[in-house]
Amino acid sequence: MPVTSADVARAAGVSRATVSYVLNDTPGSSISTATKEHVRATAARLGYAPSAAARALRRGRSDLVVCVLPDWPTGPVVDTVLDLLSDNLAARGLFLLVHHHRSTRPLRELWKAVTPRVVVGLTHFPAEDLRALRQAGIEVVGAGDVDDGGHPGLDPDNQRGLGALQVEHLLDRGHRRIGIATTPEERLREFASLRVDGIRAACAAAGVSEPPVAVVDPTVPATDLARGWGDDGVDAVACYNDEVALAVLAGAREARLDVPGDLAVIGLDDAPAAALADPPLTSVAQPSAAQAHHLAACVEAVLDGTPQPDPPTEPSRVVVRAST
Amino acid sequence: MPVTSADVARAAGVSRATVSYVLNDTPGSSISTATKEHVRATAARLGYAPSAAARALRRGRSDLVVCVLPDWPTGPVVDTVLDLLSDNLAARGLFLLVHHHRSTRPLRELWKAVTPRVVVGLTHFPAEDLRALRQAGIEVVGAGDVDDGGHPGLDPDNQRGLGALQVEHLLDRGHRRIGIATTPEERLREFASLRVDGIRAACAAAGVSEPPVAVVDPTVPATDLARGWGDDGVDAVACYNDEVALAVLAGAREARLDVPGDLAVIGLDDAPAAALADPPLTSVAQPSAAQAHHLAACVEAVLDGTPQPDPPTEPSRVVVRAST
DNA sequence: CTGAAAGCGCTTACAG
DNA sequence: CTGAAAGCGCTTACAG
Repeated sequence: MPVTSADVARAAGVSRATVSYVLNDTPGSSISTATKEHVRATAARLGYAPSAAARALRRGRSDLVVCVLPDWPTGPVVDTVLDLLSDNLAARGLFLLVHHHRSTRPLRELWKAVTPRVVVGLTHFPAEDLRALRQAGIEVVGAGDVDDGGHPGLDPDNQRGLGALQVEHLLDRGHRRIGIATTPEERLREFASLRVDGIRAACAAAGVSEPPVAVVDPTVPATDLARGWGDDGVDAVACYNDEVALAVLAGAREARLDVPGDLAVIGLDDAPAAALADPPLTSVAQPSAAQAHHLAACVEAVLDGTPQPDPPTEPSRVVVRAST
Repeated sequence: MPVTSADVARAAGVSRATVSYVLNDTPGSSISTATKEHVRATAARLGYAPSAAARALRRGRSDLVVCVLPDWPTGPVVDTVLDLLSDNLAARGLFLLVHHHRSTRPLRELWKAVTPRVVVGLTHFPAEDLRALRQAGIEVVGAGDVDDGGHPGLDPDNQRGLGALQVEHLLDRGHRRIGIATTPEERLREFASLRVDGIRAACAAAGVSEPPVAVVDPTVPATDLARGWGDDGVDAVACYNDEVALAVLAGAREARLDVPGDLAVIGLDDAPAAALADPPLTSVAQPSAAQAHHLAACVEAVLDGTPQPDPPTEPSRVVVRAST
């Protein structure tokens, strides 16, 4: 049976109010040091832990911020965001809890189990859920469309732009026959198809031939594929991300293709492994630090009731290395 | 002002009890379909969201499981564990929330903000905290010493064994002058020093010379270091993890050292990138799937009140590739 | 089939 | 300086 504050009060021979005052260090209440000591000692002896539910109910708000992440595997960018956010919130006495949302269960169920002060969404919420949350007094940050303060990482235009950036660089380098290496990861399909769209559109705009799309397993060298590209005259590959690019690089190596001579390769994410690849991998870097700061600033603004800050304008950029 | 169930009841012209029965689909209560419809519609119209705090307080338990992760960067192993756990819990109507714990704030504060049904710890908790949690009726899994159901990943002997495994393989390959490449990451210091200990002990036991320790920044090629090892006659390097090993590999490449001819390199984690490296990286794989299943089973056992299952016996093993 | 009432554990004005 | 009391929003036995 859990110990309640009433148990502590009884054991210490004081009232529940006193227990509450002491344990919360309520300012303004002048309770003798001896009593404070005694109450604290009693609480510790009984192993008293306050009921978070009762606290939250009584105070009308919780000290929790829940961040909802999508089902798909997240990388270093998201980690950066969470770290920063967590530190910011800690300074205000709030705790960050992360939920990896699987779409099999409606998010609505989650709010029956926890009522956070703010919800940070790194995934789209159904409009109905958004409305219900805000109705319930829970602030939502980053989960809507971009024009509703949504996270730029979710913006379709932004995703397409990433692919376009890859093509732009390859065209600069003189390549005219571009291939696409996408991910087999089902959960990334939406992103993947947006990026592919961006690549195709950029190719069409430049008047180069429609790029063939290949699915690359990022755990094994894409040797056959690399050979195939060589045979088809494809001399440059735009990859969904750096993991896929690494597999293409390994495949080219096994197929004895020269990179970038026979096949240029460009990744996306600028992961640490990109700089260490053989040859070092050209990649597209997103302004993740700026995005992290912006999200943290959005949460701060919501907590303070001040207007939402403008999104960062820093663009994504190509980090040129030896693979192109 | 948040909408309460009383508001819904008033608007729908029924009692709060009826609202509760309808919205929770309480079995056994036979309420007319028309009434049900009406209540649901009213709740939706008002944007009603139940108070998680009140629910939890009244029912005496929450539907939350909190997993506390350490401050240090976690890799694919932990991701696997969380995915599996999340699915298991969802099947029981529970939600998994993850907290990346920064040691700057005592964990005790967290339990004031949320009272989960079970706490899963992937980091050590102070004994006092453990006691308080259990006292408060919160089950704790995996956060204690190994003999108290702690996670094997935290076991010092296990960590030392990982280093020993690396040495064993390098000795097998005929190397007698072994170097150590460790991580600069401050938060991994505890693990790093355990693994270094394991490597040293194994070298001493085999009668080979004490291995020199170098700190390797995993974001840039460790070129100078690779040259230095060559000069010192070190012909094999045991690395803290695959990230570090990739930097060593890149350094050897820049220094024009042949791997494994001039320098053999062994990593740890068997990350996807290991198989794609040039040359493919020999690494140590931990039985992460087995560990994930075990942790999930421990949580299940706690929820069911059945005895804790035996830990998996599957050992870590060396995955041999071309770098050694 | 529906309503009035108790009570979960806490905090906090208020009276002493 | 301390205690009695109200009330946060919900669920659930119980009476009608």
